[in-house]
Amino acid sequence: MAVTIRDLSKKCGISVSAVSKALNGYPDVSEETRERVLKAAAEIGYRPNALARALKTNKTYNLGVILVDELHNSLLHTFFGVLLGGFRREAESRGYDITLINHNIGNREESYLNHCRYRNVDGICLMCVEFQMMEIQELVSSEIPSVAIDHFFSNKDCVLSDNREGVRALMDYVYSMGHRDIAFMYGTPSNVTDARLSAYYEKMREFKLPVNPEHVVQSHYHSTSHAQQDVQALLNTTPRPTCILMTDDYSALGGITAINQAGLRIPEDISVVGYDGTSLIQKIHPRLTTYRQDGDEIGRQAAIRLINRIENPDAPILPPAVVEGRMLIGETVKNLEEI
Amino acid sequence: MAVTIRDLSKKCGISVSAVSKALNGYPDVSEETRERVLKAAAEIGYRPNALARALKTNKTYNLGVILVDELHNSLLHTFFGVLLGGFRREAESRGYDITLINHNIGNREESYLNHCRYRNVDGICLMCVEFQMMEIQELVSSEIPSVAIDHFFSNKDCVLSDNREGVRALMDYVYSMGHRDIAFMYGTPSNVTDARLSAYYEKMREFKLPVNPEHVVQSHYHSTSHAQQDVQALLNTTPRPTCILMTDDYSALGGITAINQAGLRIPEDISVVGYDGTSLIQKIHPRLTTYRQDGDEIGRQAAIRLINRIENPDAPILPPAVVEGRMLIGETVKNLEEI
DNA sequence: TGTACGAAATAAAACGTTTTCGTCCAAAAT
DNA sequence: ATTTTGGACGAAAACGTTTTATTTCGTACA
Repeated sequence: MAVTIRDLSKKCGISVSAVSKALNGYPDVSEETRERVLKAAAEIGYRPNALARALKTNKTYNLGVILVDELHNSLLHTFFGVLLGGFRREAESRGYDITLINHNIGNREESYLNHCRYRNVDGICLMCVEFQMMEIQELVSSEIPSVAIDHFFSNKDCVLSDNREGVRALMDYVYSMGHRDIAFMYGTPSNVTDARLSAYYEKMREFKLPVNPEHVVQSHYHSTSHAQQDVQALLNTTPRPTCILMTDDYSALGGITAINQAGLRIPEDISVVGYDGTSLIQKIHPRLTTYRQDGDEIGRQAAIRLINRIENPDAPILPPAVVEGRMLIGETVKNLEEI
Repeated sequence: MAVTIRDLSKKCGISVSAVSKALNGYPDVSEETRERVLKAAAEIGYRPNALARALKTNKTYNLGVILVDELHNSLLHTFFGVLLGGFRREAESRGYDITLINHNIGNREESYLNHCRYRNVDGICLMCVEFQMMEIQELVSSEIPSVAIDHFFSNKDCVLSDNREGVRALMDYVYSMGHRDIAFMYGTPSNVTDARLSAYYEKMREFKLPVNPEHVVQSHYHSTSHAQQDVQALLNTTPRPTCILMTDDYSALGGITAINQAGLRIPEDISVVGYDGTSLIQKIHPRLTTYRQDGDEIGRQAAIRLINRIENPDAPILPPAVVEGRMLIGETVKNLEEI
């Protein structure tokens, strides 16, 4: 059996409570005994039992992370891996561990909320979820502190990628390269999608360009196959767009495939732009022009916000943290203004 | 405050112990009261407290996963995302949750083992670690059940990708395409590396081909930049190999870059082969010829083994589970035998 | 009629902590 | 000399369960 605080108290010849206080830095214990306890603890290899401690203090130092999508494994997309990495690093440095939350307990189907309550997590990060789901709404409006990534709540902590700015930057660039017929593909409806789509429309208006409804098409995030299909359709419209903004880098690969299959070259015949800027994409040829979201920083900010909320629940809710990204100029956009 | 078993006992007018037994399917409680308890539990929304339960039973239904690499975020490589996905799905279906384990507790640096003890995980999956580290050795030889992925232990549960067979299959294919000067790049020393490297040598001998020492080079896993450098060097050897087997798909991208920079075409001038077959790689052009490891199944098998070990600790240790992969024939290997 | 038995329920200890409150005692203050 | 103070420590309750041992009670059996 593991060595308990009682063993330690015996070894030191003082009461259990004194030991506990010594270990936890309480003031009402002499410096001398504190040192004695610490030394003895190291000697016999005492480790506090997190379970017992949590039971008593109502604090587990455990953070739940919810990560789902249709495929039930969002980690296939490196972007979420990066997100989780940043979140985790920050959380760990603050003494929190991470538990992956799903919706069953034992083998019974259960809500995320119930699962979180069951596991007594101190807080939850909604990293990749469909925010319109009832289950998620229930979770968000529960008593458990939570932070949302890439979804705006007016009364909740959240951190957003600067989607509007990302699309603006891409549009500016593409426009500056002489493109005027710019197609836009957007993902399933969400906050993110809304922000990006409206930024597209704004920019088109700013540039005084007409929007061809056929060139604004709904597709899917992170699906090469859907993207491939949708780009195929797009290529058959007349006039054909000179440039396509894809929902993300992953989808862009599908688009590129469709374009190649149609016998067109990138960027000579048609230009392509991605979104996300995950590292892998930067290694392929032709290097994709895209907007790099700083997933690591987003994850980190989420952890900071969540832990702050946990540690002082009554702090005023700050406006969403907006994490900037940056343009990555690759080789997939042709300069139409070249002589 | 959450509703406890005591509230439930009051509501039903029976003792706490009777309620506990009713809930946990003990035989010495009448069917009638059991139903009454269950109904009341649903009514007042009773959820057992996992902490209290675990404290008493010494079982947390929590599995630790260790995932590290030099970059401190192995999730950047989708392969590990896939692994984790498979592991997680199986674990969850059996009632276990997953906690990510690192090596600090609070903000003190600690060993993995101590962290696992502190969190009272029921078992550990070593998913991505350097097995020669003292810390890992300590963990593996501790009292906590564990399973290793892609590392062979004679006296421990482990699941292996069929690395030997993977390299064999690739070699057979490449040989059948007429390649005779086949370079091999291998990653940092490990079980996996050993298996692959020896399979390479075996095949070379089987084919009665001389091994050019300059063409067998140590590189790194999952590092495009290292791969790029190392391939650069490889291209300067004379004679130049006609085909290069890379450590993994990710590295292959680095290799491809180096080759392109050298002004060579793939596969016309030189052929390239990867390893892993993660989905993303399949979407790029030219489609990489590679060996697909079934990461999802590997993860799943790991969970199965681990949980079996946890649930009956004295079961004999089975030989390693070896998970087969399959060839993915792409467009990066030229057929030298074409007329 | 007395005993034995089994089913159903309960009491209580335990798991390993934290924390409130109380006690003790020496030193300082009156 | 008495009271006050405060520093150092201890006793014990509590957190929400599980589980062992015990009690209760009705029924079957000798």
